[in-house]
Amino acid sequence: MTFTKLRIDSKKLERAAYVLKAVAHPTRIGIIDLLDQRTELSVTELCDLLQCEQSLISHHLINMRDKGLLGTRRDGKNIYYFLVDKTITNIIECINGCEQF
Amino acid sequence: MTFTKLRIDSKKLERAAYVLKAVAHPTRIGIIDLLDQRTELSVTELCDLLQCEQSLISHHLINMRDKGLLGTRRDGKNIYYFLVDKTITNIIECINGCEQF
DNA sequence: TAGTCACATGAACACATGTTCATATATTTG
DNA sequence: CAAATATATGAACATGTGTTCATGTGACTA
Repeated sequence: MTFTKLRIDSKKLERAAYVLKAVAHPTRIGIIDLLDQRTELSVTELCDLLQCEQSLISHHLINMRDKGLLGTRRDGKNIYYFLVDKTITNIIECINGCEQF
Repeated sequence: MTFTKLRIDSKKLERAAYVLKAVAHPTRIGIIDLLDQRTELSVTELCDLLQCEQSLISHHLINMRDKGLLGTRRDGKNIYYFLVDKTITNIIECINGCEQF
């Protein structure tokens, strides 16, 4: 008989769920997909590309930044957002890779 | 100059977010981790392993089943849950793989 | 058939989340 | 300095989510 036990401690469970929640939204996945292609993009660029209101995008961006997914850089009037860790993109590839979805 | 465009259509964005939401919870990640080790487990076994109330686990399981992540099989009084697509586990590995988290 | 075990269900609640709108702040430009 | 541009903020609201509790249902057992 084989023993089965949770291999992930509760801290890691919480953390993983926290990160996944930050990703689990159509607009936010779109942001990640775009930032995966272009190292950095301004808020206006993201608004245009995603056809989305400035305020809404801003809320999403700040949300992702606060959770450690995105970083920012100011250049004049613009603020450029970028992926802190590009490997986050793998998550999206994983899902698109699952045949059933 | 390079063109940047959303590479994922909105249907896929919605779908990806939908699946990620189904995973993005500590208890549900725990369920996936356990089912990755043991092809199938009953509700009671999951309750014991996760130290969680039966009703709560049941809600989570049905939620994941309804979203296509889990399948069920009845054997006498027990109902056994299993992962429909084991590759979903990669998502969790992805996160634990990201250095920053 | 009555009792027990295993699981599902549904109401109710607190709490989190997504969105919109109006407005504030920072930076550049004229 | 005034106006314009780019972005952030915060209130308000609707909606979604996680949890608990009480109870229902199906299957085995004595």
